Formats: sequence, structure tokens, C-alpha cells
Amino acid sequence: MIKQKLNQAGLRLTSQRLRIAEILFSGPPKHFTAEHVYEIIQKQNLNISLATIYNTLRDFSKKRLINEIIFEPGRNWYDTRLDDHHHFYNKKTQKLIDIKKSEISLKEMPNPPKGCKINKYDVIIEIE
Amino acid sequence: MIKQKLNQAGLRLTSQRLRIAEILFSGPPKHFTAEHVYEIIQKQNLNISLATIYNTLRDFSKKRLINEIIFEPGRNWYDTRLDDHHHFYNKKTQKLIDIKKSEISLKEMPNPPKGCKINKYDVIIEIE
DNA sequence: GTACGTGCAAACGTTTTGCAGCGGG
DNA sequence: CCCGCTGCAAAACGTTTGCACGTAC
Repeated sequence: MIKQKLNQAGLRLTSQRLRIAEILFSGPPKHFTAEHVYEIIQKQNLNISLATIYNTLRDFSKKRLINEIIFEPGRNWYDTRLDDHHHFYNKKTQKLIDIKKSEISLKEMPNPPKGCKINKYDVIIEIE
Repeated sequence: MIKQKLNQAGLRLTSQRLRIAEILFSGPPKHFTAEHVYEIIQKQNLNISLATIYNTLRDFSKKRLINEIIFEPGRNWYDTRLDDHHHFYNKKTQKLIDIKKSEISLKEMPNPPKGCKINKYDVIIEIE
């Protein structure tokens, strides 16, 4: 349940967050930017300010409800999938395509510099 | 030779480009942003506008003289290394560390969607 | 009641662009 | 001589922030 998700993450159940979460977590996994979410909200004749959407997505991402993907300069993308997987990125169409974990993985993970631990790793394969 | 490099890429040999290329390609491989290059230019008491540096780095990158690396939202990094290698990214110190190709590679490259070819792939391992 | 969230507009940092003038080929 | 490059300032872009108000808990 969405309310549980937000609660567990320590986020207050405001109507804006609930609405945004509903958009993100209903239906199949999605790749999206703040602007995409904003457009959907507009089409539903709802009124949530763009700033709130930016803040909400950042909060969700910090609390690991969604995943930030960086592959394009100057724009933040997010992914509702949290499991270990990677992406094709089509620069022309600006579309992301998931790559299942089983289809790809590193031969071996290199040792991080001492004192550091590995947070996560992303593989972006640029196609055209 | 630097002049040959630019010529082969079809770029005119202007003094600004030569100066920037000299900074990039002298010494060891480097990770840098436009702002970094600008600071170096300033310290040398030269005067190349920031816009020109942005444009030049973009041109160099398009012509594959340098490599664009995307790992941080809202800032473009470049790398003078063109060979197949990947990066540790320390979010706290904002430093990039090279990972030799021999230390890392994919088990197998997944098939791109039909009609598409693979341009390049980047592995970013975020550490802290 | 209080700390946190929201909306708005304004600020921010990075990058791009329009345009007049310069200079390489 | 022409087209591409430069410098400057201004615009553009995505994102964040300051502040007054509202609301969850």
C-alpha cells in the first residue's frame, strides 16, 4: 500500500505526495522526469506546483522509494524499479530501455579505493 | 601533434582551440569540466571566454577528441582518455577515479533493440 | 501546537545562443 | 573573400530555495 510505503519512509501523508505516488506506483515500472509527472498532473486537472514535484521526487529518491538515473546532462531521470538492472539509452529518441540483470553483469567488481565502499553501480549503454 | 589532431577532426586552428588543446593533451590524462579549464586559462593570464570554452569542449567531444562522462546532474565532465575504461565516482569528494579495462568488463554485451547499434557503454560505480 | 510540507516567485549554476566583428583557409 | 570561430551579454534550461501560509500528526 502506498500509505504504508510513505509512512515507512518517514514521509508525511500529504495529498500531493499521495497523488504523485499513485501516479508512479500504479501500472508498470516507469522511467520519468519531474516534468513528465507534472504533465500527467496537469492532464488530470490537478494542481501541484512544479517545485513540489521536484522536491517530492528528490525526497522519494533519498528514501529509496525510487531510483535516480543519471545519463543525460542537465536532467534528472527516475526509475520506479529498484532492483539491480541497467539501461540502454537511445540518444535520439531520448528513451531508456531496461536491461534485465540476467542479461548483463560485470565479470568482477573491482576493489574500491581503501576506506570506500561501493554504493551502487550503473551501466548505461548508449545506442542509436 | 595537436595541430594534426584538430585538422583531422576538421576543426580550424584558432589560437583559442590550440591553447585549450594544449592544456588538455599535455601531461597525464585528466578529468575536467569547462569551469576547470577556464580557471587554468585565467591563471595563465590568458583571456578566453567561458562560452568559447564550452563550445570548444563540446566540439572536441563531438569530434571524439575527448570523451563526455555523465555521472553528476547539472554538470558536464570530460575525460582525455578515449580508450575503453570506466569510473569510480566519489559523491562526497566529487572525484572520479579511473578503472582499467582489465579490471572490469561485462560478462556479455546484451543485444541492442533491433535497428540500433551500440555507440558506447559507461560503467559508473558510486562509492563513498 | 509544532514541525514539516506546499506554492509561488525569484535565485541558482550550468550551458547555449544571437549577433557583430575577426581571422583562418 | 568567405565561412567558421570568438567574445560578450543575454537567454535558456532544469533545479533549488526563501518565505508566508497551510496541514498532518
